[in-house]
Amino acid sequence: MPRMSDAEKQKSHKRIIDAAARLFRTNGISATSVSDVMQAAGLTQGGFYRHFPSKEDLIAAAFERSADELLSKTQRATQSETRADYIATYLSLAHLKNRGQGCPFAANGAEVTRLGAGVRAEASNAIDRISSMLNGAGDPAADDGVATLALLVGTMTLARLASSDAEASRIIDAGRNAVIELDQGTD
Amino acid sequence: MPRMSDAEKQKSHKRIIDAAARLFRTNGISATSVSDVMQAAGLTQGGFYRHFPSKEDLIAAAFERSADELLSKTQRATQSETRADYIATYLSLAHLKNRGQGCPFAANGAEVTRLGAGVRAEASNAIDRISSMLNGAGDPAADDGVATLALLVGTMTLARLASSDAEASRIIDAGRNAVIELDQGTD
DNA sequence: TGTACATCAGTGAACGCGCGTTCACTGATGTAC
DNA sequence: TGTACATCAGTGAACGCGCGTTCACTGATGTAC
Repeated sequence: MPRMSDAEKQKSHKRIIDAAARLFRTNGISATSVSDVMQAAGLTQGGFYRHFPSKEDLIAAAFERSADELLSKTQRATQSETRADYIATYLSLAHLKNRGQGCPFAANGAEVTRLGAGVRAEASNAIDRISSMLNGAGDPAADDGVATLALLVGTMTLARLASSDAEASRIIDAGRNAVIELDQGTD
Repeated sequence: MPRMSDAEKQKSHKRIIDAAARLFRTNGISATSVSDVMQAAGLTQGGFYRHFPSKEDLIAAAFERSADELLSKTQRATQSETRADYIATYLSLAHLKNRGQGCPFAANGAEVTRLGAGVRAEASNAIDRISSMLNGAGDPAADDGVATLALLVGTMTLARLASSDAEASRIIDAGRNAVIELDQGTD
């Protein structure tokens, strides 16, 4: 049956990254094997190395994909009318449960911290872009976008550690109130 | 040479937990093997199972130990005079670099999220105790202790992703300003 | 208090297993003429 | 446009390796008398 056309290869490549971006966030990076990813992409493990030189390179590509998703969600929230919706969507039980499509910082932040410079640079860049978008609701001179992002990421991390939905909701609510409070301070 | 006395066993037990608490935070939980921990404790891997039925049980014990450390640091910050010191210590490059003795939520939060109910319950409990200690600097009725903790944890996570000390410092500063802003709001 | 013996903390080798990666192979695709 | 051939995407088995855990063993410790 092989070999596939160039167009098919591109599709496979995308499927591998998409599967990795989802599985890494759902189950963690080191708990997800190359074989897991390839199976989810509908391929066999042996073919992986026609696409990436190593698992580390896949991690970088998958994190970039996840960060790009978050970035485009954040971009829509740059206008103050949609900002509240963005915060409500990030700080929700739906996001808490749907790790696979969720924030890569909350899902893999700590793990990425220990990886090579390539992945770290990717993450660092994403932080810059996202936090500048989140900068002060009505005050673009303020530099509290990173703090808002930090509050979001920390809140989701703690809420996911809660042992019940009720407790998680309480943490999420406290986070939302704090975001509002920060926004008011910079207006 | 074996067997050791009961007193010696207790010392070994403590050394194992201490080594695990440090290594898990430094290198991550799944990246740290039982063998790594036992070696750091000055023992051989075979003896591990005289102390814990499985690695998962060690994880719970080590997380509890780490959380207890954070707890006692936080306890000293319940008076408003020492609160600023506490925040400054948490949000510092020293903490950023010294993962091994640092905050277990920032180091292992996301990873613990995916573990069994035992470890999760430990974490959930620690969140409750620490955030009630952090509750409103001068206003114990406010319930923003969790939000403050979330801001600390998120800030440290993002700062550790930064690709330079300068960038990390900028994130840390933004976090500190936001904590101050939250404190003022609840006064 | 002394003696005989069971217990068990710690050792180090071994277990099965899944990991990341490599490899020989297949045959449709891409390309040179 | 058609033909001959090199390329290489994907397969599936295999590689060495380190993992969590088990095990037979040792001999000092704890205990029963």
